[in-house]
Amino acid sequence: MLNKNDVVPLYIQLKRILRSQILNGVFKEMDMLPSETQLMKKYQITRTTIRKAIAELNQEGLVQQVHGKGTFVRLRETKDTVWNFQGFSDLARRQNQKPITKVLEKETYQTDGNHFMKLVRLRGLKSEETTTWMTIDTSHVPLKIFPNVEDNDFSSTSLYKLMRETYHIFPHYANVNIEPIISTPIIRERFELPEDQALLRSSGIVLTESNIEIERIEIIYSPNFKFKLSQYI
Amino acid sequence: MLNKNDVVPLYIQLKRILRSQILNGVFKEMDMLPSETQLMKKYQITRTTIRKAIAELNQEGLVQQVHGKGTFVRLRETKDTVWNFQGFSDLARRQNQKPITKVLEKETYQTDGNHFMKLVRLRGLKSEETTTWMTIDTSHVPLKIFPNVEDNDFSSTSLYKLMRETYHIFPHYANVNIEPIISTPIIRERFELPEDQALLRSSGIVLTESNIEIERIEIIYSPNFKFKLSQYI
DNA sequence: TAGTGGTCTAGACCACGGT
DNA sequence: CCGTGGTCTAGACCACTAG
Repeated sequence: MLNKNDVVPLYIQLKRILRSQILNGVFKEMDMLPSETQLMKKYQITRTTIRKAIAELNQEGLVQQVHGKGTFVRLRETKDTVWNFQGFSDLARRQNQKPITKVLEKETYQTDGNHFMKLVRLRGLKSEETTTWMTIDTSHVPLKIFPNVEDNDFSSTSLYKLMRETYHIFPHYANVNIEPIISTPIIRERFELPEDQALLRSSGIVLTESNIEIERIEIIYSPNFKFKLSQYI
Repeated sequence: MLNKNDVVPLYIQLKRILRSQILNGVFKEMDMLPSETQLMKKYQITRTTIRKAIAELNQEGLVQQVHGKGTFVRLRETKDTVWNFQGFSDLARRQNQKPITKVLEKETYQTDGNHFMKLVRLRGLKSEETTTWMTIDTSHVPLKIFPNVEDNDFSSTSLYKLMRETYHIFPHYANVNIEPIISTPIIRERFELPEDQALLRSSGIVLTESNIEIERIEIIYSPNFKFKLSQYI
């Protein structure tokens, strides 16, 4: 339910509720969300506020509004529109494939008096008998914000899930640079590439809703990753 | 002024007015737009409608709303956040550099009974004595929608400006795939690259606000291009 | 304190989709 | 026809910024 006295605006509270219901499967792919009228009654707020929440979910690509019909979950659309920092596990689940993670490095270090965990993971999708490697992720997370995070087994635990559920910190926004690179021997070996080829690398930071920096990240994408991008002109 | 009987919603009419005023320099970089209250009086519409227009300009990256201060033009921010289909000339102007275009190919052809113009351009920025090549653009535009477009001299005329001003058709949305490639001898020669290296290539379609396909495009980006991307998680 | 944008209410009328 | 989302009005109160 919503708290009208909370400092968090109602439409953001509602957005979080709906988003988590979608990600947790309360509403599934292609399901219709409750209509705006129904949500008005349920949460006792006006349609304007409802529509603001839904408009942002739409913008984030989680739902699709269709005039005259309703508002529908669309996990499908996002599945190949992936500069995905959505969390790899979420992504995999949407494709009905099992995420698989190999931890290549995990260590803590100190710089300028601040402690960090460095985590390098090889990530892929497993379906039946083939494993497709997709990315090599390198994360740096501040221990000040996530104390003892290094004690987790990241081959079975999602970093973003941990952030949300254990630390109640919500990754919200990513700001990254994109560049093409040519694979190195190490990358070739990890991705099992037959020959050197061009790949994409992104690097940047992940922020919370209040612009707190919670992660520095580098992702190298395998050629198995397909990128789609839509942009307003 | 706005036409309340037009089928085009008021907030879209207003958005177009403000956008063209920004692009045409009526409001310059860092200028403050008229406040929402002033716009209410000027256009005789309610603040909700104003805010919807401005919110979309914000989303498109053209303005920045600052609580307690005002709404400001921010051409600067977008200047390196470029998967820019914004039109190369617009982009160059924002960087206070001169766009320079070399037409490499221009021809019309027919396929499935439809006529198209194919246009290949090498594009760059000229500042003082150096020219920096940025992209190789290949465009396919339907002559059915843009009759006689092939008669233009594209070394001095912007394609998008032509679409807008001569044909009154507004590019609005781009849907593209991104992939890394390794340069070919032809590309190396055109970009004057000392050696083969990884580059980015995007290809896709450009649509109007009513989802009419007006262009198929391929862009190869030189290493001089820097990409920044922001995304909600 | 005055002016700005941010949130929210309580309505209204419309256009679209399916029955 | 009814239910859906799309647009718009006319207010209200709040939080932030700056003089």
